[in-house]
Amino acid sequence: MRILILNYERVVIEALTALVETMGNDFTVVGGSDSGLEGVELARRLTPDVVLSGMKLRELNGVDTTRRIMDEVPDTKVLILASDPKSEPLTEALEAGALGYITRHSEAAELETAVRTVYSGKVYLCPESASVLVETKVLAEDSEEEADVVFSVLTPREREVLQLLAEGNGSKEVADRLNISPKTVDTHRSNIMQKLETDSLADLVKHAIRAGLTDLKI
Amino acid sequence: MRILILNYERVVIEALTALVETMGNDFTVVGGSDSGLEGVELARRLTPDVVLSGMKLRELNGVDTTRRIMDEVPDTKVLILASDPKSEPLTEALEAGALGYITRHSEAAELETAVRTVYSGKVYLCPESASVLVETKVLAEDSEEEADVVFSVLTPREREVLQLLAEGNGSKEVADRLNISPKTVDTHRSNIMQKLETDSLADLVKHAIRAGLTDLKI
DNA sequence: ACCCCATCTAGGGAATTTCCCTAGTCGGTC
DNA sequence: GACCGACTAGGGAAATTCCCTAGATGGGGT
Repeated sequence: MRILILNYERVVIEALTALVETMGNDFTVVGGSDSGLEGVELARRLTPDVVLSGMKLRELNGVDTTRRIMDEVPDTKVLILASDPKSEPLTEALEAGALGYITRHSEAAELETAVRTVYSGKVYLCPESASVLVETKVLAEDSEEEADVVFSVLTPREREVLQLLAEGNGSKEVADRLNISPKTVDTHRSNIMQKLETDSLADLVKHAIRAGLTDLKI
Repeated sequence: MRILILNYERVVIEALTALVETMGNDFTVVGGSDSGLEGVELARRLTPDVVLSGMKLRELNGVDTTRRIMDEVPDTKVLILASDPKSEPLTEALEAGALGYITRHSEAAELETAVRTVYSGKVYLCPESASVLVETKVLAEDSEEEADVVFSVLTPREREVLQLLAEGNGSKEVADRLNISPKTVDTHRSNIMQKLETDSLADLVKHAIRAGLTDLKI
């Protein structure tokens, strides 16, 4: 079973690699990255069986990375390793095509179970996230959840642009990274600002942080 | 005893006003604001006996607001009402001239004690912040605390500019607010970026948030 | 007293970015 | 086929940022 590991923190990538490889010799880690964009690229090149991905990644968040991977390498199974199922967009991850969702607080044994489960094409949710799902979806037909406008009103592409801007890139750099024209990035920025009802980059950064697209590390 | 209340949240201002006025009829709340800059102005105009201020305020943080007030109306006693003494710059507040420091979790009785103590010109620290002070200053001659570069390498003026920028203002708006030229704001921005070793507004916003100059509300 | 240096101030002018408007292409959907 | 949302991008004006220079002020050290 060939595994690709995506995580915001490089140390965690190494830790998970070590952990996965102690789980048995039918497990091989074929690669790792802290960038979502690079993750998509690696998934395409390496065609891993399972992608073990965090929700927060550089350049492209976990949800949209999942969406992209499912788009380009549909046979891949994505298992999300989130830090906090309550605050992070569980539903969006599942809609994007993730098969499993566990939290960082799970034990190694549970990780192995989860990986094997999604490898066989079945859904795996840790107890914690399962109950969150029940609460938000089954029980809450009224409270209507806004789940952060970033994931409801912005398009995937707009989120990519927002994240790259919030990571400190200018229009030109974002354009280079996404292989589009700087003018297009401008248009996206305008549209994002309009949708989020703001007119300052500072507020965009705040939105991005709240949505988990980036964090306070610099 | 005439009291001025400064707090980021308007509701809290009202709550504190009500609370203070139940403490006895020798207490009068003479004003309130959620802005540090306005707070300084009010302190000058109203010359309150005690300023009860939060650490996080709009436009100018609690530490620098205290510094300004001590500068312009030295007889005023400033009592800081912080939310978390561990993460917030207690030492800086005391250096800036605050006489007291208590946390939001204190009881009404303690607030009254604190206000009366600082009114008489004596220092009041709640038990919690006192122990933080001991730990960081008395016991920690080695660990040297970095207390966020924002408070160690930036000048007060630079922090003002940083905060206003992080609140979504452009150079012109910052300049208007501070009554200086937009060009001066530019210079400050450059200097701040150099000191914080960054070249993007996004990173400035993150620094500002970490230092508690602004938060994720928009 | 005197000098030094940090701080705050600000302009000129080039370079870059943002803003506003328009518009083509594509892939679904009704 | 018509329509719409998403993504793309250009032109051109407006605004902002960047780099460099520089004066005023005031505290601190010798």
